[in-house]
Amino acid sequence: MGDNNLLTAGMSMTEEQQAMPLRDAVFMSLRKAILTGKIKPGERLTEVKLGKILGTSRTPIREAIRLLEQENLVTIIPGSGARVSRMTVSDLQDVMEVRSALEQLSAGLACERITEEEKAELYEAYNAFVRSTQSEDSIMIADSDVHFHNLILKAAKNQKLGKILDGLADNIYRYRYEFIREDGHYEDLIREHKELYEAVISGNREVAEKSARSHIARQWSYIREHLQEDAGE
Amino acid sequence: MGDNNLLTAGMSMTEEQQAMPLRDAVFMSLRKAILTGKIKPGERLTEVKLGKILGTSRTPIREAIRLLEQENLVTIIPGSGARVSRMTVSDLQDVMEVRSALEQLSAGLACERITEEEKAELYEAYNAFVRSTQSEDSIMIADSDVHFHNLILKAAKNQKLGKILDGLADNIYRYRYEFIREDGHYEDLIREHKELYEAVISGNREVAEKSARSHIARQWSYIREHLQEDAGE
DNA sequence: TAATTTGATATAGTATGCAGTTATAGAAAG
DNA sequence: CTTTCTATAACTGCATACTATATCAAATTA
Repeated sequence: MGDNNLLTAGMSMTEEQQAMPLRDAVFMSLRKAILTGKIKPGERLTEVKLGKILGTSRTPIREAIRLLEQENLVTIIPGSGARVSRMTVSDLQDVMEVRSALEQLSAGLACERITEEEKAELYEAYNAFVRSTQSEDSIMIADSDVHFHNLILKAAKNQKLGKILDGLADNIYRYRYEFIREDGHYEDLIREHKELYEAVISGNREVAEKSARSHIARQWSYIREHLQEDAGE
Repeated sequence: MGDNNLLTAGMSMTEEQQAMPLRDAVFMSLRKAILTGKIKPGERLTEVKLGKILGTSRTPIREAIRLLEQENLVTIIPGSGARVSRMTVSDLQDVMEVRSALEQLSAGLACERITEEEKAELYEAYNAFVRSTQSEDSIMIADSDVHFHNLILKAAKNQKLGKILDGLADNIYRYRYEFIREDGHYEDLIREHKELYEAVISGNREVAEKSARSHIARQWSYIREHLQEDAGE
């Protein structure tokens, strides 16, 4: 079969698709392909084609595409097909404004709800972050940053908030490494994390929220800077 | 046909289903049925049954149910079917916390982005709200309150924010009339609206956010009060 | 030549069939 | 009378078949 080349070259079902509904496996597979840029913005998602690539019928593909639309990763034009969403700067601005508000909420709630156990975890994550900045590997830095914030989100103990923030994160996934300064001056980042960490540990809601806000603001300014360079696409 | 009795008695396709994909019509229809309590929490949604009632095949029903799941109106158990979600107090608390943060954002952004035209609209809406409180009809009061807040949301000019807040509103739809005091003392509500209106008009972001916050807090305390009475369901 | 119509093709929308799984009711055993 | 097992009915998951619609290109007309 000629399908396997595309399958191995591009997307594939995730390893552990046992006992998982096909639609979910397809969803995760497509989501990953979009987030990693394997399927590019503006590209069309045709049901039969994807079905051939992933080895399923149209039905699970359809359902997966509907879910992707909910996360704003694809845009469906009724009657015509689905395309990978093309985010405008204005769209991104919308997302970042909401993220800012919700990351503040996350930090604020965490202040009041974090357990001793979680404090220990957060301490670990904070140190891991500081270590990663020394490596100057922006992938590692970004990942440890995300981990740190996810722990705070977990400590906030608000499932709805978690779901929404996860969805928003997808929207800026492509830019996740770009808010790391290339020149290796991470003082601001470290300071913010330190501030945030200490505020959450000590329950200082006001400071925690302020740190979260400036953290997002910094991210956004870096992303926006990068968008200037692209200037089109 | 025996289907029409159920159709007219319970749910039905919305009037303007012309040129709209069936799945969307079904989605809106089911959504309405759930929000208005025509289908009750815990009740099972079977594809063939709904298909018979609404006069479609299973496919559009399936897709509509998937969308409803995204809005947390139904819960899908893989392999077994879909049921109307049963919200716990904790779930509601999560929703209200997020709503509070986002209504604040909405009010804050509106301060900076409202146009003269929108100011006039908002003025109208504010007056309509005050008038409605004199009527002591809690349905009318709640509706004019929602309208007032929707105008602010529109003035905030953030589509993402609008979408998310709409989704959250569905989660508390059942309780939308319950935050209106029964005893006819609406001073607090009117004062909050006046404060919020004037803050948005004059661009006083801090006051606007504070008003929005206390408005949601009031809503939540009334809803929670009411939940005590039910004490079970 | 430009615009408009028309027809062919591709693709989404919808319906239905089949297989496997889950829920249910009834019988048998305790 | 209760519990457990089993047979059956009902339902979802996935696939496929059919239908409606959109898109694009060629042809026809102004």
